[in-house]
Amino acid sequence: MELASDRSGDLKEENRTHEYTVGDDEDGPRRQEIILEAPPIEEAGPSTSAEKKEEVDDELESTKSEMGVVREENERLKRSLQKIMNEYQTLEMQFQDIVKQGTKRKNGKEEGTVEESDLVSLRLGRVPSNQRNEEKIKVYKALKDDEGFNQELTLGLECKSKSGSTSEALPNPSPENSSEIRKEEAGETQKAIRDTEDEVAQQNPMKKPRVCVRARCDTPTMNDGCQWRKYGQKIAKGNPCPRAYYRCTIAPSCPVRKQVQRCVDDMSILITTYEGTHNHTLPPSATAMASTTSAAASMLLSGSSTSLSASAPSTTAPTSASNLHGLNFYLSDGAKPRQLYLSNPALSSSPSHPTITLDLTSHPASSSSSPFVRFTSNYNQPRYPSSSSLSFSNSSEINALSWSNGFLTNNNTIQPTYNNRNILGNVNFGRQQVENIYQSYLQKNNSNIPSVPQGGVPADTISAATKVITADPTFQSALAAALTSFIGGGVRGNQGGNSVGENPSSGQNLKWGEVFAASNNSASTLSCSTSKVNGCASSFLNKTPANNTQTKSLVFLPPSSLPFSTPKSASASASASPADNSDTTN
DNA sequence: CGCATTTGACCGGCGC
DNA sequence: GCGCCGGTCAAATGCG
Repeated sequence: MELASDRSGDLKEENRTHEYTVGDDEDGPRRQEIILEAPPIEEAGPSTSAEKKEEVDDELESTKSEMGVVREENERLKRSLQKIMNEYQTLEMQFQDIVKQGTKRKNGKEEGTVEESDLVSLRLGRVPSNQRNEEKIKVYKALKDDEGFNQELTLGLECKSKSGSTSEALPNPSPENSSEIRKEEAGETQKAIRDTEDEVAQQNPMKKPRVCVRARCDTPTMNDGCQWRKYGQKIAKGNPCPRAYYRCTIAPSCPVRKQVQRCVDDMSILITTYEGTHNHTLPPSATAMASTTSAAASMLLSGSSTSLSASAPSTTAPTSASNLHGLNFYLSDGAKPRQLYLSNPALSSSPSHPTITLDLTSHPASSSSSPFVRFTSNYNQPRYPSSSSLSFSNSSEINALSWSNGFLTNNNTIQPTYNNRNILGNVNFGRQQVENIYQSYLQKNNSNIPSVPQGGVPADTISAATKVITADPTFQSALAAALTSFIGGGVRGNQGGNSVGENPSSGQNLKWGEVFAASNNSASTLSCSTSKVNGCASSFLNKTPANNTQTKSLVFLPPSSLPFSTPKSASASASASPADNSDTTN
């Protein structure tokens, strides 16, 4: 571990953000950056060098003690993550079993039934299976009530229509699932899914939906955990920046493709558009992103115009840039929050390509409010007029959340219901709420956790938020996958191949992106690792003024076993050269 | 030498 | 039918 020790020269900065670069194990160039806020250093006026030295010493002492606490906390988090991983795998098995059983049942039944496959992206769920099945049944009934809804969703991005392909839909779930059988049938189930998707894709003239991810990134591509091979490049009309075409190379026959293009309005924004469904097992580091896009596509196919935004206040905003799988995730940005919306018609407005956009940039017009993670969809189905949003904003109250038909709604907003094809209701997460969830977890697990400033949201609010997050499969998939994509970890370079088979329980090898929520019911863990692998995070850091004040609340914890080092400044992490980009797509 | 990238050619969809 | 444009192919090129 290497602590910043060159602070004396900067003591006059009114406030200071301490940056620590977390080195990694020997087998990879993985680096994580931690931004730990230090207590604001008061402008003491003219002071002697001795006084300055004392201040430095005191600060170092406190920092060291903080690091010890951080290390302890990391141990706890690792245990939690391991637990979550186990639950995740169990749930995945359950889902596969459900698919399997439904497939068998479907073969003997007539066409025309609405399939349970509308409930997708269950991979990251941690709702007890019984509860989840009940919710599924609720939604299933709601779907049956809605005559117009014919689309089917899968874990992929395939756009499926009932007509002509009904028999290929994913199956109904069965509440009675045997975990023993699941393991045996898992492989067969996945194969069945793939076959189904292929057939549907051939039969359905509707083009595959796309998921567009906008993120601030200096590097040519985002590191999403997959392996990509570039097969073409074009200058698209209306954008001087060339558009690159990639296809997945993890499996030779994988149909998944992605387009990468710089935003014409802001060259620092990288627009990555995913299309297709992986027909192979994904590396752990890629599952988060795949789940994100799947969930987004699911929402898209559900017909909802969905907006997921994560915003935070600027007044006390710490700079919390997290880069996982190459994505920047700005939980907050105290200085110059920006949000850019769809600006590239070529990428987003193809009528035959329904596209949903995950906007991970911050909004320029949002004044002092904050950056966003935003879902927008151009796939407007008149039959499903709806506009739902999931925003992480500072001002909103999470305790206004309630459930309607098993889906999340917000009492403060127009109630979107599932009958309106809204999978996501309007949910507003204040950044402070998120912080407090984390704080709550810390306090429950360690009373000695250093004080993290918080807004004072009641614990039951946090609990309610947690329940909300964990209750809805689609929501939690979209949210959790997105968050894990950005918070967690495939921070190692060349993740696509190297990370396969790593032991997730291993502290240093743990992929932070694989697990998001804590396993302990209402006690949520929201730990964020401000990681940097390629230039994406650095781009954020570069763009973020160094004098973010009162950095607080969201403390990004790396695995405790990881050594800390102190980058000189953003320049240490601002290597935007392709050589520093560990993205396998390059 | 093998693999990935580059880049011009080609193809198909769409609008006029 | 023609041209435009997005997307893909494949030979050429570069790199380790």
